[in-house]
Amino acid sequence: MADQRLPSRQENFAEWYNQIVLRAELADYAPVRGCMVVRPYGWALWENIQSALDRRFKATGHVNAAFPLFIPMSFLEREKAHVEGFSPELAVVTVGGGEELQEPLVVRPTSETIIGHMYAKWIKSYRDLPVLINLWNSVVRWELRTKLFLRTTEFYWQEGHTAHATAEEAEAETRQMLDIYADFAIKEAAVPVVRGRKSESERFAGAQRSYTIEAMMGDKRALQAGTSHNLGDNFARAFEIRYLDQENSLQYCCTTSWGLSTRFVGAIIMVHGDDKGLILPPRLAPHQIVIVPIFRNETERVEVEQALKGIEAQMSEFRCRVDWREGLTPGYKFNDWEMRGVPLRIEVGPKDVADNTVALSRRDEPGRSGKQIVSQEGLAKAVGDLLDEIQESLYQRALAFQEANTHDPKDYDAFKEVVKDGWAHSWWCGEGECEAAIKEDTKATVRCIPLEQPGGKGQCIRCAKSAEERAMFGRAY
RNA sequence: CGGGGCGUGGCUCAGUCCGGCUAGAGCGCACGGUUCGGGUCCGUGAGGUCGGCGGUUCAAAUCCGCCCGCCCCGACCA
Repeated sequence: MADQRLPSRQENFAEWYNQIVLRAELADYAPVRGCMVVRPYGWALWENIQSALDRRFKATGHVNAAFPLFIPMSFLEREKAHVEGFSPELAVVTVGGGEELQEPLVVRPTSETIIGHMYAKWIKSYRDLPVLINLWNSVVRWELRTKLFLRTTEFYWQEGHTAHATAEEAEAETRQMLDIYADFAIKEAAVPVVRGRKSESERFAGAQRSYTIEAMMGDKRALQAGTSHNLGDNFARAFEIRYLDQENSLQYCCTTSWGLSTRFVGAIIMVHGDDKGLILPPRLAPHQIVIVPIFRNETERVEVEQALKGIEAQMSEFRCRVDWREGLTPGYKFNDWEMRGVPLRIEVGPKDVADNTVALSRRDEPGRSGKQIVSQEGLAKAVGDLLDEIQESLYQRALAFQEANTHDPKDYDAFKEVVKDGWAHSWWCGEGECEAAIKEDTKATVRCIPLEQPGGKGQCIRCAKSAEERAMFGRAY
């Protein structure tokens, strides 16, 4: 039926995205402007993202803690660039318990300042370092234009905050966390990313250096999918985070912060989804497998149910559910679960009961070519292999897409064409003036200066001045 | 905040220009039956302060005024 179909990605990518989020029941609009409710299916996906990241954080020595939602306004004001960057988007509480507050409280837009305050209290000696804390929480930024998952007034994320003795250690931590994000994106989410440094204008408010992983969405726009900041001693000086070194002399710490948010859910949707709906990477999918039983009458139903006992037992190592919903045809269920992005479907009907088989349908390859009949014997192995194959193929497909749409334009005219519908990987002089002019001309921005550089020198794509680095340009979310 | 559009059952909308019986349809939902290997079909039913307030009128979803809210497009951003 026509109105059950999603708009195609081609005709209206933005609407396709909205519809998927709502219909797959990932999230819904909240009664508060710009806020969303993350529904159980969406939250299950986020929980899988959380555990994949949390594992990596713990493995590198980080520990979790909780910090308050409210931050004294004066804290924000202690780091100049920080307050300038965030003041336009702060939510501020001025009344508590019916009384005007002596000092307004800011609902945290991020926790660097209150972390700084506490670290100053806790860190006295080089023996206290490094401090490696991560927070799983939500933050509030009063955004003007919001979009489910990609930019909401309140969003869920993790923010890591570390303090180190030396600038070198802080830089190493910043880079390590960037690599962890990239590893997570590639291995778990099957999302190819470009690791790079942010330009000065896109740097985090108060950071010395910001790094990012940038991913290309299905409409060829770029999305900052995770960031890692080397804060240098900016916050250490603002909050007096100091320690005595081995020589008994007082030193400022160097701090870092790094974050990845529910925005990443949006990245997964926009990188992998197709015109039938979501496609979730097996390693993060809330349901890796859905089983659809097929029968025409009570006798067949009982037979299928019986066969499913053995099949389900084999599926115990996977996140698997059986769709016993009544009154819906198998065809309806196929479409429904495809829309929800379940990577693998198992169909079990009378023919399978008779032949001791099942039908396997992979989500990333719809139609007959993605469907195969296999024996119930050794099904777990077959399914496990297939899920691995889907995971890999999703990554390869997305990588090929990103590469096919990343160009090396010969001159500025070609550059302007290219960034209308893709990325340009071009020499850049590094001047903010040039960056602003490019944005003015094309709406494209410097997404990052990739860590992997070709070496040598070139000429800036716009001003032709000598350039030492190549940057990635594109239109961004 | 500037420009454009829209508020009518849960959703998408018709009706509004040109006021007039009990406010409609499709989808969804509930119940019964029928179907079931790619979005079944039939029947029955529940569900609406027509965004709000005020005005004009014998009579307002419809005309007038004010207000509220939402969406899209532009300046900030994980």
